[in-house]
Amino acid sequence: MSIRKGRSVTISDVAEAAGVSRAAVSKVLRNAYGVSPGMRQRVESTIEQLGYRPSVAARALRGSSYRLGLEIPYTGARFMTQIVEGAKRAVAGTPYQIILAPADGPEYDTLESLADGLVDGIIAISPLVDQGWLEDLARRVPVVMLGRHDTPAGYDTVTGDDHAGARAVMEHLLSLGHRRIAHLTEPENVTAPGSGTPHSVRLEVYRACMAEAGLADQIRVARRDVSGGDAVAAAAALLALPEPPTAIFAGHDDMAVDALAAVARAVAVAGRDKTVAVAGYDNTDLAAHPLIDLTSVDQQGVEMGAQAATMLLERLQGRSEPRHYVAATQLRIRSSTAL
Amino acid sequence: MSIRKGRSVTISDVAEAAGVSRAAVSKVLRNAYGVSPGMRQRVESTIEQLGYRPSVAARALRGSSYRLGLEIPYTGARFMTQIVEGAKRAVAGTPYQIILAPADGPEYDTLESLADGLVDGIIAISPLVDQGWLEDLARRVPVVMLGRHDTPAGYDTVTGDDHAGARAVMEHLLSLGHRRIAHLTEPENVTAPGSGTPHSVRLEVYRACMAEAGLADQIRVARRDVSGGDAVAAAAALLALPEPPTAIFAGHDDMAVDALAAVARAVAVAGRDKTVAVAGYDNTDLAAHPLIDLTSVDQQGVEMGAQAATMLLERLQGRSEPRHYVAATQLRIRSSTAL
DNA sequence: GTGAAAGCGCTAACAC
DNA sequence: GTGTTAGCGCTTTCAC
Repeated sequence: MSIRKGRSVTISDVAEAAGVSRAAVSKVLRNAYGVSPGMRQRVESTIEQLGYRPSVAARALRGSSYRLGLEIPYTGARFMTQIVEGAKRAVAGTPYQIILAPADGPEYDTLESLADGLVDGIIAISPLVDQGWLEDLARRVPVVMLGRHDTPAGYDTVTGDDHAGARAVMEHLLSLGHRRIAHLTEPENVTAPGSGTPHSVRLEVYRACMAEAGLADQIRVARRDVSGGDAVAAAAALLALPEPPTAIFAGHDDMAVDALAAVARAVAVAGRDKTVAVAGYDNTDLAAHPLIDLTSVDQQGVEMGAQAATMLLERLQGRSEPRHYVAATQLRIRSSTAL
Repeated sequence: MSIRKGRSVTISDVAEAAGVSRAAVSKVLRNAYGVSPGMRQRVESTIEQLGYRPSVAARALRGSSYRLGLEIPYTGARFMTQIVEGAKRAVAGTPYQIILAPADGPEYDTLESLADGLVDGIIAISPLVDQGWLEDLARRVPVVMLGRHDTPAGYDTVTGDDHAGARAVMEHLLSLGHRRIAHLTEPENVTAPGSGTPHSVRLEVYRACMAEAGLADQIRVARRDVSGGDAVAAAAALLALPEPPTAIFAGHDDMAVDALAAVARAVAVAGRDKTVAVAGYDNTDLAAHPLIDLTSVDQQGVEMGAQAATMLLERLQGRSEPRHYVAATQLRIRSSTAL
């Protein structure tokens, strides 16, 4: 299965053409110390002339690939756009590039395959992997985890303030007079109590707020299908309850948008009034759309992505003490929760 | 499954532990010819035991990285989700993996950086790069281009049938009695006549259909901001014309959704009836949402992504004659164009 | 069927 | 300041 890639120009070609050693070219490439301006000049113009581009594979084998891997569990999740945007912004102007690795199955596999020498560092959104396993991984390659409320020693974390964000949603809904408030969330494997995933925290806060408000008996939790499908059916099931909720707090905007779909369908079919409030999380682009107009929690996804990339760059510079960044949240109230 | 601390285990470690040569391990790894069952067995269990994972960089340097690069111009575009999904599906079960490279600026850079030995092949969505340049690139590494209506010799192409798709939209709108039909499209650099980009074709078809219907004087083309922002302002400008269009044909669903936003805002502000029909292209998930319910052209994005990946795999198997795949389109009529 | 050995393109010590 | 050299981990003839 060997592919003949057209032979490209190597560092030796450049060295020969410029009449210097390969090491000299390498130094120019990396802005390393010990190159005279004259030689730098000569080498650079030779590089330009020959159209030389360093082989990432060869560099990676010896030093760094100048690639940062960003693992994304689900390509379609709108929140990812913010993260990617932030990460791209943070590496702009550095020699590093972001590559995205869509998780095609168990996230362990994706992360390992990233760690197989392809990238210099990893940003990942993997609530499902074990902390110990991650600490091991982090010994091999710098790691920044997004959305994990653990406090590991070996890697950095970037999270939103899920406690505050979820509480803001609940207080908003309660202050509106809602009592039958349901929570629409991810499958159970992502919300195990104490697991420290964002969705487990949001769920816990939901439960706590309901209990505090004396509404423990009104707690209703619906979950989207494990298969990664949409949450419309789960939301529809809520609406079909004998005493349907008057408000749905969805774990993120994508599910909230699905909930709005379920509500709209119920309205169309049953002719019921659109009395169900819906709130989401992440404040994705779509939330501001006038036809959606979704109340949502802004947790500064772009900033989170940028922080994650910046922290990874810091680790590549040598930092080894862990850092844990928590992004502030702000509730954006829109008409989806209007009275 | 276990990751060892510190320096990772290499092929030599495996060879030593299994009491064979490195070459033997390599052969087992690649299912190459000339390994006895006994030895294979022994090597495999050693690999398992040591948690050995081959270095992608080292493999890439000598042979293949088993990574396919998918360049995506804009992470937020909803159509991309379909492409990625299809590509992932096509490589499932092969030793290859998809990595995504978000274009952070000029697409030339992104493509070159992919070609720098990182991946064995490239799938790209880059209407803006020159065909000659691509042919050069394709000499170095197998390339499949999405959404280019050129017929190059050096690389494969996968497109939708933009002629048929755009015509279906226009015929639909015309049959509904619309005469003031506007087209909302990308900035001019993406729609240059004859450039063969999907959006240039859709625009040409729009113009042709209008002319054929005797509506040449009603042609109105609005473009979204070059900076990559949304198309709401462009759509709003259309609606603010003295004689606003009664229908907007948007170049893709993202812009159509923006158009719906502009319409909704106009309705809210001016109290006008919602009389503007909107049609999109790509039939993204959101189009089916009851609150959006957007008429759109299904061009089988998932299938396109899968085809592209499959064709790339074929090239990696040795095919060198170019293939050009055109996906059939189907108009999905929804209430956004209801009378 | 199996192993020794020569690189792939680059970086990093260490000479000069 | 510049060049020489020894690998990084792997694949791949080519002997045995």
